[in-house]
Amino acid sequence: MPAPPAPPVSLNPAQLEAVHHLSGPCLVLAGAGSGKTRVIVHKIARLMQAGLEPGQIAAITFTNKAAQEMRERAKALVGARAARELVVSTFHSLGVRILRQDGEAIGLKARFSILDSDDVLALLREAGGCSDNALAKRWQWTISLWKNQGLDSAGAAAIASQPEERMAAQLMALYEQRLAAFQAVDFDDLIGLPLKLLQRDEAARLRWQSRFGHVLVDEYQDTNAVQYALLKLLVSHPDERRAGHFTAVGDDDQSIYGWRGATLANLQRLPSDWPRLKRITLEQNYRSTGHILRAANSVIAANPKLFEKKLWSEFGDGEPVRLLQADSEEHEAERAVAFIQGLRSQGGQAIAPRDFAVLYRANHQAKPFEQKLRAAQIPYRVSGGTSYFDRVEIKDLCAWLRLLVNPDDDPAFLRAVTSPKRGIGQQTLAKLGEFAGQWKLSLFESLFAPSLAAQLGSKAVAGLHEFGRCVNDLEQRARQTTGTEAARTLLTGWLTDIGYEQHLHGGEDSAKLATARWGNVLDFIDWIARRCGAGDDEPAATGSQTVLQVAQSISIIISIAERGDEQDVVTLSTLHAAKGLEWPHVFLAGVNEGLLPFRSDVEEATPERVQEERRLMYVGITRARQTLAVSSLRRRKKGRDTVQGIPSRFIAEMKLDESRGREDPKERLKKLRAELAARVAAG
DNA sequence: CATACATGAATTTTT
DNA sequence: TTCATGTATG
Repeated sequence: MPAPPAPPVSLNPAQLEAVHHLSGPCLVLAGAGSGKTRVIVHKIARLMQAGLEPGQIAAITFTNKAAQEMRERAKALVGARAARELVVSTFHSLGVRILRQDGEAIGLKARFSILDSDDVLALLREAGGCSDNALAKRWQWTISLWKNQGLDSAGAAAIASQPEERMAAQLMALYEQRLAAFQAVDFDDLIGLPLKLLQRDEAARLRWQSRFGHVLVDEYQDTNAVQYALLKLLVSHPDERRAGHFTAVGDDDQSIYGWRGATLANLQRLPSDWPRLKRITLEQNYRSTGHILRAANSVIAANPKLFEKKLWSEFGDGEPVRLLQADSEEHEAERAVAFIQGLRSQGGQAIAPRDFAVLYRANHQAKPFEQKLRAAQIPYRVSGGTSYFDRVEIKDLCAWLRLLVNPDDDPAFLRAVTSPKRGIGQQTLAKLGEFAGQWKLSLFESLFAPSLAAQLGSKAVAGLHEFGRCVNDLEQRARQTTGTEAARTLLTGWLTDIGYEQHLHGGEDSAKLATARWGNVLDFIDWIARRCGAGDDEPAATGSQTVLQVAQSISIIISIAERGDEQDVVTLSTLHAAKGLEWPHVFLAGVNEGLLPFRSDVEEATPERVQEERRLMYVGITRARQTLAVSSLRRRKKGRDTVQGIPSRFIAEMKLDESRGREDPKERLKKLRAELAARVAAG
């Protein structure tokens, strides 16, 4: 298939400069909404034009989602074939690649296993002989931070001062031994071990250094010390001319992951580490109106600057930033709903739910917004809350539940009918599909058609009929069953009947993973069962519900979750999870001292902490395209009691009055005159 | 051993 | 207020 023609492109001068600087180290300081992904993707295309093979170009991101998006965008520019060959990956998957290929050099077999954080936690609990989960989590956290700084247990022992830290350092040594014995690595090792490997094994180092003709790094400000070292090693080369071919793209003002080891030192040291470094600043913003950008610039101006940068746009002033105060969390949520409804009712064209986001500092702040949005019947999604439904086992069960509610849900049918396997394969399903299409029936409706049986083998027919009966039977019982206990009995009985547990263990998964999956299944059953009992926390809820009714509401949640971001719903998100996203209308909630900037009762608020919180505020402001509301609480809940709410210092730092004055000097003069006249009259 | 009650603690998150 | 963990009891 021929590659689609590249869309007409026009890059601004700074973007062009970044794209065309091919042969040396390049730092692109990309302000919020300045088109950084465009720059990366265009640079990839330009590098290919200049003769690099796609396989020689590496683009490194932090999340799989970002990697996927980048590959997608590259595809539009360089074609599907080239896009497939590009190395677009996260730091971690690049690390896996290096370790799988060359891990032997540091005593790691090619088929090492990767422990997830639950595994690590269990290991540490066991190694430390402790049942206190919270303590084990603190150990885990401490060890991970050390690893992110490039320390091993010896290094950690040297700097550990508190008793708990010393304990963690001791455990870390034990932990390292266990990992080596298991031929296992943790997530942090996926960066640290490749670094160690490339440092030790000269041949491997040279291979990897020669492998890439150019490395691009997205969200560079989020890199930690180990990632920096790995990157530096990768783009070094004994041959001077082949060294330093990289592009780091980032924004020091959006560095909000210091608490997990990211360090701005990586940005700071880049010019001295690479004297030939080309520095380009992207300041033109293609997202927000003037009022919003001025507020953002004004807030971030209170931070010490690493690099000078000021966002501007050609969009005009737009609407002033709205400041509002609420009496309580609930009141704030009501005002957010009013914000949404108000804009929608006056919006000339229909403004969709997806055009709105409510952003806050901490996850627990979502609750009142969920309640009020639900009450107002506005669909919403809480960011990060859907990953649970991405698990295969949960998807399987959800498919069954969807089928109970709506037997004609063909995608659900296809999933449910093969999980567990019941001797129905591609062939049978293809024939069934064909039959259904022919008679304009759903797959389920076709199940018992006599004329279908004639076209299929007896085993397939038996399997399909059995499946159909099973669904019908379950539907019958689900319709009548209410109450937590009865629901649990029904659902576990059903799982036993269909042999789902054996199905999990019979698959390709390891016994351990299968057990974990089964655990998820039981949790899921529990969750549904509880819902069948007391209803939920909704005051309007009518006591207990039947299993079928609950399945009904689940299928709504699932249908939202499955269609992902494209869903037309209001977004509720933490500021951290909102980075990189944008919405026409943003409601920034709980902008109070103690919340944003966050203030812990135990840890002191160092200037660095406050600066990172300020960047968080900056990220929040710059998510908005047209309308921004900034809300603070007059009274807020803190633990058990309610305390007085103090507006965040960041609100004053937005200097809204001043920008309003700048916007309309005549108006201001008029006011002053009127005031003067009034005084004269009074005096 | 499992369930019920009390007590205490409440950031941000990806791989 | 809610959630999770720990203890006490059946």
